Amino acid sequence: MYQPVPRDLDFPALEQRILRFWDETRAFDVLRDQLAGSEKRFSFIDGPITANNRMGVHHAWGRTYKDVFQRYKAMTGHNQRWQNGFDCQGLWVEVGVEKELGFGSKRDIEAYGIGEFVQRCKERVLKFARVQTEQSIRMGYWMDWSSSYYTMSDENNFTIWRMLKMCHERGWLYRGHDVMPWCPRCGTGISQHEIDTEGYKEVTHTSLYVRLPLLDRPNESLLVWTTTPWTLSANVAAAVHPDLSYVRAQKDGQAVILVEPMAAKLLGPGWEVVQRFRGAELVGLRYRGPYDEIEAQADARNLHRVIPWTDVSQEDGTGIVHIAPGCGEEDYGLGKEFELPAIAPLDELGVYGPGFGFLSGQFVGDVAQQVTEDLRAKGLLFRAALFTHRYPHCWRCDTELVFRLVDEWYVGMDELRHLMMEVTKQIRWIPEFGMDRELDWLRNMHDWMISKKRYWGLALPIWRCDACNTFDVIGSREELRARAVDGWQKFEGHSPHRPWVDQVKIACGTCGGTIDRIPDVGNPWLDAGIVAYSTLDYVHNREHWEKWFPADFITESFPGQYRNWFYAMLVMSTVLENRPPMKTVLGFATLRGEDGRPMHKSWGNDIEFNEAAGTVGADILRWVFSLQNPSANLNFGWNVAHETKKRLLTLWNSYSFFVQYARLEGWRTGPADPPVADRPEVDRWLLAELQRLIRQVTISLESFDTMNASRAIESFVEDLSNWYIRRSRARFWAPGGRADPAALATLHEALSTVARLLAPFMPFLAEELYQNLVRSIDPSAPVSVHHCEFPSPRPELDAEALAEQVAWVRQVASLGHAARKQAGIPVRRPLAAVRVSSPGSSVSATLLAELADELNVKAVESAADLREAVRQKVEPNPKLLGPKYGAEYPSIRRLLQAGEFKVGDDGRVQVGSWLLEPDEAAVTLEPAPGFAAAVDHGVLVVLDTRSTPELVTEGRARELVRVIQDARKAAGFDVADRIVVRYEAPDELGRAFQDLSEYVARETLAVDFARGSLEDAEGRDTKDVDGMPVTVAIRRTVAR
RNA sequence: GGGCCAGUAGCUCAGUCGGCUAGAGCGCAGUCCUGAUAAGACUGAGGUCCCUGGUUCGAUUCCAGGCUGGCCCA
Repeated sequence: MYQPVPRDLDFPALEQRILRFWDETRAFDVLRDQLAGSEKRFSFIDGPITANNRMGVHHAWGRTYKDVFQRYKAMTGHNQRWQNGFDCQGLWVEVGVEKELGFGSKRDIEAYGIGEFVQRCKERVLKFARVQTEQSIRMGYWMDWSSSYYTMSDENNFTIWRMLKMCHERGWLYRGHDVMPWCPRCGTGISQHEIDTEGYKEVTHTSLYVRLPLLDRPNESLLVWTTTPWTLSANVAAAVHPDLSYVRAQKDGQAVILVEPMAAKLLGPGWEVVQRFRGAELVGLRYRGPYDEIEAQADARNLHRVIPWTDVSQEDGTGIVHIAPGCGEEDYGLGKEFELPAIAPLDELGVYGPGFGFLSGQFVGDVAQQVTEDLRAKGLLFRAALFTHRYPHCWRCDTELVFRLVDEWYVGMDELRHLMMEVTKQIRWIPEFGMDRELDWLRNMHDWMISKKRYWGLALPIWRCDACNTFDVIGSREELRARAVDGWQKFEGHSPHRPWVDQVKIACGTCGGTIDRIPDVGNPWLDAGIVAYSTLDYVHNREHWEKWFPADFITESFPGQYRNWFYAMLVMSTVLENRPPMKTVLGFATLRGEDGRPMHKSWGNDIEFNEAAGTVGADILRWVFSLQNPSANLNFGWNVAHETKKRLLTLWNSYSFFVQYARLEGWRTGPADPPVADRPEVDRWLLAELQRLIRQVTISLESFDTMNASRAIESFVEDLSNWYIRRSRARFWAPGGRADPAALATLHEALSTVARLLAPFMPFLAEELYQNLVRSIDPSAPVSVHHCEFPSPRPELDAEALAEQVAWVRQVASLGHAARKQAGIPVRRPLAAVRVSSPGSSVSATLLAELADELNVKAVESAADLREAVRQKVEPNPKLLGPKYGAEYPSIRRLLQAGEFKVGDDGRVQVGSWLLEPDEAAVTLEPAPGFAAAVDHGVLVVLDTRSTPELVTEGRARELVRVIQDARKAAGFDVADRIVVRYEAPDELGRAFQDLSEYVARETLAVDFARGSLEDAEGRDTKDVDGMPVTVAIRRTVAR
């Protein structure tokens, strides 16, 4: 027997119930066992989630796709690995631990001990991996949580070693330099991303206008401007815009050069502009630098010259920019372009190194005033002025950042780029533009910087020899053991992380000297990029790897990933195998708050995963994500969740409707169900629509498209509820008789099929429906809906012609309602006839009866004869007429619109000198003004509004039924209660009620229906019928 | 400056391989129906389908240029 359905749909409660059920039945393990022997495989590789915090709602988006497709593939018999991944290594974890421990700098970490610190990082990762596992289980994500991979694993790290060694063997790995934002207090580089988010603050600096004397023009200087006086000692060049206008100004025999618009503002009285010229004319001029005397300038002091740079501005400064390639990003780029030396003044902690004269040994933040005085003493200072601007700061300790030249390690892209592009083209990208973006990134990608000066991460397997300036790359633990000359014992038994691996020394492959590993750790995208190899045991079990590689499918949020995870996967796989690591990539956009802004706690639009799952339920989240177009940003909030739930209520109500009547009837599905062929048209229609739905959902899921699949399901449920059930209500509820088993069987089939279709999307709701609709009466059915096969269409249930007919009936019904509305005639009042005209309308008598019932009319007739109410109209078919008549077509259309045509008996239309074939022009009718009629797309519906006494009587009886039913409900009677009814009404109404008393009694389950009053009434109501008062009193009979 | 994406109703978004009267949900106004009822249906208001040109008998759709916004790169 089907179990009663709770009236309200409480997802969180339902989900907790289902989670317990899955637990008790070990439902997931059963599924895995069921699939273990299958030859069909679906290989999904999880993009690792950063195990550094709780999951946000945005994580649930990607996890919904991951779970939907894994469940779908399970229901189609595909064996799977069910492996989740955690991303473990990297700066974010370090920062989390530093916050926990109250650290502010690398010095704190070193004092604490790298080994201890790394241990804390591991613990933090494991802690959040546990939290995220719990949260994922809560959202219904089925994974083998005991087999999750961790990117900090030995296997992962050593597989990267192997990959890097291959890069080295091909000569792609090299040491280079880069200038990067640096916090001198923390002693670490800060990424541009960290600066962009919250790094800029307004500060006031001493800015200097400095003369740079030209070597070949005595008494003439370039005038440069800088807001960072500390960089002047590293000056190498001066840049001008070749297309801007510059001037030479003179005073007291001294000349300066600067950009024209600034001359008036900067130069005081007495200065006279003596010459104008384009910046290009300055290019190549040599000058004396402000600190040429210091040792650090040895390589540069003879190279100072003017270079062209189109980014030079004339809005501030002097239009001549001082360039120090060792102290600025753009400067460094220019330095490379013009082959200028880079002078790097600062050490890790922002202190000047040797060779910088009086600056050596001083902290960068303390020198501005001394530099000013020094330049003044040298006669090079033109002016000093305070300058307020936005300047980057360390987001952790607020220290002003400097730019530092550092050694970094790179994978060269010259060769790899082209190989990767070929690999990229072999992958299916969803959305399709993903390939263009990836290719564009690859085209523009410069060499990949893989090093980071931190502690917790992949130990780059590079041992460098200072003596002969070479390096060795180690490809495995075994190789390291073989090459080790010292420290192996200290390392043995530890993971390949700092500080343990740092203690292993090897013999330089070139000079034989004992050398150390470089201290750098790896870029975390190396960790995530290798997983298509490391998790499939590429190194130790090639057969297993071959079985599951490449992945059939991966999915991740795309902003950023074209240059991060997708990119890293491509690099690794191209280096190792020159093959695509996956066949299909589904990228999806960004989750934002309901207001379209990024979710942010302080903006109040932030929703945590636990909060969302606890309030609206995980299935709602999953359905929202399933319905979303993945390439568009998703604005998520409570309103979206509630709207989505409201639509799902339609399904829940339909389900509850079915169970209510099946129980009332004691009905259950079984072999005795009427054959489909014997069921009414509306049943066959619904089942045909169901087959269409199955096809649509299958096609969509096969192409990794949840949006169209879930929309199709919503649309079917809409049809099921608003047409099938609405039209069939009487068959489920036959007062005094039996419900129609065909209707029950049809609705049961539809609902239980929808449950299986929904299973991948909303695993909880689907399970709930399945348990009650299927399992509760069939103990031999699979224990869980997720053990079932995905529905397959049954072609014998297709009924295309019927579908068209029902569509027509629904359209006419809609127009009929519109016409009634327009004429102001309520549906309760029966009418004699509806007259319909439309091309090609031929439907069965039963469907016409349906239509008559829906519109409450006695007959459906053809409108063609209704000359006075309609006019003829001809709709041209542009798809045929356009190509056929070309430029003449507009004239034809104009004549048709003007009504200048003649319809022949053969259906051909004469218009002007043209004769149109029947398929080229549809002859339809349209209503003349003043009739109760509606028209849409060539279908005309006219109501016959003439009344008769019989119709009036029937309408009144129906009104009375309504009044009694309302009273029943208000009194809280059960649907099956039999009742006694007494009514009081004017004679005119009373006659009508008496004439149709049998009908009224049947509809209201009245065993005793008469005029009069009722002493012991349980319910009573007075309403107007046709402007006359009616009072009804009701009471239940004793025998129920 | 380059690449990619988006611009359709008050809001959030579908759609259009070029054709007839461009849709949904929410919101607003109203009516109706109803033992699915704290639902449902219908009607209405609300659109220069971002702009300009081109191709075409016909462009919201294709092409070119532009504008605005977003992501990435420089």
